Amino acid sequence: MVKPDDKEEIILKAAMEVFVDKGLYGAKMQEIADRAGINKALLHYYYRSKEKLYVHIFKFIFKKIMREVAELLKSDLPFEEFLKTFISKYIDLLSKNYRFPLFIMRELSQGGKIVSNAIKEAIPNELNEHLPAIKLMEEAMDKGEIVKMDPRQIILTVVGSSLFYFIGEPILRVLLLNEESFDREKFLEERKEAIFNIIYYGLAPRGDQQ
Amino acid sequence: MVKPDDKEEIILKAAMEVFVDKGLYGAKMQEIADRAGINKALLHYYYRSKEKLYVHIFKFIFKKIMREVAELLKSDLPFEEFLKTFISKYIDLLSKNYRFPLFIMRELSQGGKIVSNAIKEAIPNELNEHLPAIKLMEEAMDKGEIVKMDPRQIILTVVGSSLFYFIGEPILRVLLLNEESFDREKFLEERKEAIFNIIYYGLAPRGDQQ
DNA sequence: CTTATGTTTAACCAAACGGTTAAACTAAAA
DNA sequence: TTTTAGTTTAACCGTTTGGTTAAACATAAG
Repeated sequence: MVKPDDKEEIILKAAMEVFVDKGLYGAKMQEIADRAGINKALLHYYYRSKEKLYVHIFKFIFKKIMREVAELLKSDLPFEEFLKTFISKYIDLLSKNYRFPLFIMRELSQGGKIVSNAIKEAIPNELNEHLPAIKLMEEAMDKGEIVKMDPRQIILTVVGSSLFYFIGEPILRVLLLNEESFDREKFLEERKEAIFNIIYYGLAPRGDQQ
Repeated sequence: MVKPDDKEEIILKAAMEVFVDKGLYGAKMQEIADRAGINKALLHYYYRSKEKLYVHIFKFIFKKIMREVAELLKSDLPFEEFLKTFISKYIDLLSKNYRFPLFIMRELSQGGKIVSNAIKEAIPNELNEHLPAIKLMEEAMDKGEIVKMDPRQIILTVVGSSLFYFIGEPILRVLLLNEESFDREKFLEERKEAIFNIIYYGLAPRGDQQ
């Protein structure tokens, strides 16, 4: 009956920070409790075990990202406009949640047994059955707007190009972007434009091939 | 004076497998010892602490990858050929060491404090001073072979497109490549061709812009 | 053979960890 | 006021973990 603050949400936020930062094994219940400003036992009152708390947070993050990506894929625009807006919004989405991709991939790289059903739950049916983006691409190919190609190759190129900056940022800052006055936001805007230009015109029909 | 097998190498191999799989915190010294077929104390005889062993292996992997990438960047070929061979050899390299990228990025995402000097050591000077690939691109731009663009944008697109398959493989298998008879090698060969085509022709000069 | 040095092991230790317990506290309901 | 149920805590527990120790073993040098 007592609910001074919404402790549950405070715990969730603290746990998310720690888990995203350090993964399941690196995260310590004590650190989560400290960051939430509560006692360790209260953690077990709300979420019975570390694993349950972790799965809870993984589901939350994974579903959130999947839901937002699925939203980006719903589009009535012609292919050129769709591609441009998708890249832009996808990079914005990643920029806001730049730690999530690596968190998800770290878990999946370990086999993802703990969260396997979380994954199946979170993938919206539309995404599974027939990606709307794939249909758009096939139409553009039929119309001769873009060259014929396995749509999955296009998706991998778009997503990989957009995602890589955020996954590799720490090392890129040393290797490529090592200026003192590096302007992240400006660079990301340039990045959007570059990805669109390279990929869209890279898909344009050419004389020597279909 | 006794060296029945090269235990040191056996240990290194076992430790690498466990660390790459589970990260610093997920890896247990006992598991490494078991996998190497030795006692746990012997681990501390060779590598005094878990952290030292981990740093050792991180350096080894990071240097190996950096050295091989730097090798791929040394080229006298014209830009078109260079791009084609780089993509092909880079994907081959990743395919052989498909667990390394995520291992490196997991560490870096945690701040990489433990390995920060390892990183500085491992980055060859050539890579730091003036990437040979950047020079090649600037020449191709001057010759009008490709459109004028920040070379870093091209690098991010090439590397991101090539790398993404290996980082995202577990989730891609569910989302995109969920056929029973998925032929990984064949797909990767198609991937090489697609990346080259999209990027090279995406960089081709166009009527409406420089 | 003896010594010296490198190699290998079982047994042990302190600290950290995830998790439990039982009791105290709070405030709305009866 | 008493009851009831949710909330919060300090103290505790068993296990796991990284790391140590001391002794046994192997082999080349003196």
